[in-house]
Amino acid sequence: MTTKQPSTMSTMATAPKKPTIRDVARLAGVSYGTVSRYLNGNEHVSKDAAERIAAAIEQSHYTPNKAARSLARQRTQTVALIIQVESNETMVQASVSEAMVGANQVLGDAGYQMVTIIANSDESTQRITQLVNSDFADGYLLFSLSEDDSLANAFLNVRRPVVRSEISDRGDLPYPAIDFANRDGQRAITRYLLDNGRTRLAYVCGPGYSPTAGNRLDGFKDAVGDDYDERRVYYADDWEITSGEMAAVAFQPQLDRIDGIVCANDSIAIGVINQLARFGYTTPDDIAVTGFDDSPLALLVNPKLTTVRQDSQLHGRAMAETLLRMLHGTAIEPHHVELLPTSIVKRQSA
Amino acid sequence: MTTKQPSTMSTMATAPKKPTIRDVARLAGVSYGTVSRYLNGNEHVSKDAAERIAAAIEQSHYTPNKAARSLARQRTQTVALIIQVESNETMVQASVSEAMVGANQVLGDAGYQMVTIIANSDESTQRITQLVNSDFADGYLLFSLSEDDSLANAFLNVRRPVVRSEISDRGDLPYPAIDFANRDGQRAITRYLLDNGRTRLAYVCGPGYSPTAGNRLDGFKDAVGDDYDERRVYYADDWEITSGEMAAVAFQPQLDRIDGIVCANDSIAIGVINQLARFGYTTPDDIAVTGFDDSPLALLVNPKLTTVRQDSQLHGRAMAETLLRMLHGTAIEPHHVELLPTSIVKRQSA
DNA sequence: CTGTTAGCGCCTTCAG
DNA sequence: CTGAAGGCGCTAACAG
Repeated sequence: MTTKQPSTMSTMATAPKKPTIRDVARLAGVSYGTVSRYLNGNEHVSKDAAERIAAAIEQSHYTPNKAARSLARQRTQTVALIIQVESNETMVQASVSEAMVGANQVLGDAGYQMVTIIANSDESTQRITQLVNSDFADGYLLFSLSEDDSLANAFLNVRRPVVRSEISDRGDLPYPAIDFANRDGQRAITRYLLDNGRTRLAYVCGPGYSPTAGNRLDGFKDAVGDDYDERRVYYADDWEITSGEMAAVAFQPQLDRIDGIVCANDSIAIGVINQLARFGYTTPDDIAVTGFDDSPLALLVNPKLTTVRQDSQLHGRAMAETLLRMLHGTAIEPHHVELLPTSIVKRQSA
Repeated sequence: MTTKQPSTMSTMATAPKKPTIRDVARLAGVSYGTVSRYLNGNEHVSKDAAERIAAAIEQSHYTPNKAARSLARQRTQTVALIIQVESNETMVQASVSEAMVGANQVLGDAGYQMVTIIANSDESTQRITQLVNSDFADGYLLFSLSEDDSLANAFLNVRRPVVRSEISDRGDLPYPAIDFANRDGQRAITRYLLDNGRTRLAYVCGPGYSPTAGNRLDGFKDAVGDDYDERRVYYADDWEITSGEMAAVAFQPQLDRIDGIVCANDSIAIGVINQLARFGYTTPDDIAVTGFDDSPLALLVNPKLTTVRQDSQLHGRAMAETLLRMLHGTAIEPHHVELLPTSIVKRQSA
C-alpha cells in the first residue's frame, strides 16, 4: 500500500469533503451501525463484513471525527498536561520537559493522547478555566502550581481526575500529588557536607510561593539541627542564576565564616559559585556549594556541580500512571501523596 | 461573587451532572435556541432575556461542551503545535520552548487554544496521524521535522492550514515555512572571523537529516569562498555537546594549522571548546570558536560564547500569525518562505 | 450477526 | 426578537 494512490487522489479531488461513517457503510454495503461496531472492536461483525469495511475505509481514507466521537461517548481519550510558566521570559524548565516526555509515553501506551497547555497570563488562565469545565479532556496533570494560584481555582469544581506535581498545604485541592522527596534529598546532601567537615553552612532558599522551596529548606534544617541560624539563610525571589549571585552578595560580610552553601536548586548554585569567584573565594576549597535537580547545567559549569539528582521522566511517568488508575475507576484518596526518591551525585563543587 | 457558594455546592451534590444549555434555558425561562444565540454573541437577544440568561449561567455554573460545539460548528478553536523530539533522551530544546510561548501568546489573543503534542516514537507518530485526520484542531504548527520524516506524511492529506518551522527541500509538503536566515547568519559570523584575521577556518556541521544544518554550512561556504576545504569540515550526528568534542578530536592532527572553528550550534561549540582545552589549546587565543542560537548555555560557559542570536519567541509568534492569516481565509502560496533575521553577539570565544 | 433508531450538546436556519 | 426543528458524525441499545 503506497501512501499516494493517483486514483484515490483524483477521487478525493472530486469529493473534497471528508468521508463520514455513512460513506464507508455505503461503500462496504452495510449499515453504518455495523461500521461503528467494527471501528470499536465489537465482536459481532462477520468476517466478511469486516473485510469489506476494512477495504472501504482504506479506499476512502476514512478517519473518525474526534468531536463526534467524544460527544457520543462522553470521553475524549485525551489528557491535558497543564504547565504554568512564571512569565513570558521564563521558559519551560528542563525538568518539566523531561516529565512531559515521560508522561506522554505512558499515556500514549494507554491509548490516550496527551496535550500540553501553557498557562502564563491571566488571559490564558481564564481560557483554561473554561476549557477544563467544558470536558476538554478526561484527566489533567498539573505542573508547578503555586500555593495561591488562580489557575488552581480552575480545578476546584472539575469532575475529572487530576494529579498534581507538587505537594501543597492548600487544603481545598482534593487531588493526589506526586512529588520528589525534596526534604529527604536536601537533608541528605547537607549531611554529606557535614560529614565532610563543613560546619558553618549557609542556605539559599527558593521563592516563597513554592512549596518545594519550603520542603527543601526543611531538609536543611533537619540536618543542621540546633546549628540552624536564620542569619545564614537567604530567601530568593525566583530559581534563577541571578538570585544565586544576589545571595552571595548578601552573605558577603560573613563569607569568611562560612565553609559551605546549600542551594535550593542548580541555577542558584551556579550563581552563587560565580559570585563567590568574583569575591575571590574558590569552590570547593574555600566554600563548598551544592545544587538540587541535577539539571543539564550541572555538568556544564566549572566546577561541576555536586547536587541532588531527581528523575524527572519518572516523575512524569508516575503521575501519568496514577492518573490512569483514576481514569480506570480506582479510587485514590484525595490527599494521597507519593514521594519519589532522590540521590546525591558527587562531582566537584562539594 | 465568591468562587465557592455553599448553596450551589449542595445543589451540585444533588444534581451531579453537568448542566446543559437546556438547563440554562429552563432556568432563564427561554428556549435553548435563545441561549445559544446569547452565547455566540448574536445581536438578536433582548436585553431582558440576556440578563436572565446571564444569571442562569452564573447560577448553574454552565460551561458549553467543547465536543458538541466543535461538532456543530465544524471547527475546534484549537491549534496544535507538534514537536518532534529525537528520542526519549533528548528533551525539548530551549528554542522550541521559547517558540511555544510566543505562539501560545498570539494564538491565545486570537481566541484559539494552543496545545502542544510530542512525537517521539513510531507509535506516537501513528496516533498523531490519526488525530490530525480526525479534525482534532483547526490548524497545525510543525516543529523540526526532518526531511524524510514519517511524521510529515501525516500531513500530506490534511485539509487544514499548516505552518512549518523549517525550510525544506521536500517538494511534496505544500506548506509555508518560517525559518531563520540560517545561511545569512552563518555567513556573517564567518566573515566576522575572517575580518579579525582568522584565516584557517574549520567547520562543524549539524546532523545530515536537518535542513538547517545544510543551510548553515552554505553560509560558511559563502564566506570562505575558494578557501573552502572539505578536509576541515566535520559532520556531526546530532546537535549535542558530545558531537563537538568528537569534532575537535577529529581535527586534532591539523589543529596547529587552524585558527578558528565555526560551529553549527552552541552546544557543539561548547563541546569543541572543552575538548580543545583538553588538548591544550585556549579559546580564543589559539583558536576562536563560534556558536549558533545564543541559547542560555552561551552565557554559562567559559569563555562566554560569541554566537549568532535568533529570537525564538518571535519565531513562534511569526508562525502563529501566518497560521492565523490562513485560518482567516487568506491564501498563502504553498511554498511561501519567510526568513527571520539573526544577529551576531560578540562575547569572548571569538 | 446486522439494520434501525434514539440521543450526545450545541448551532443555525426558518417561521412567526 | 424568539421558538421550533434539523443536523453535525458517531455510539449504543434494541429489535430482528
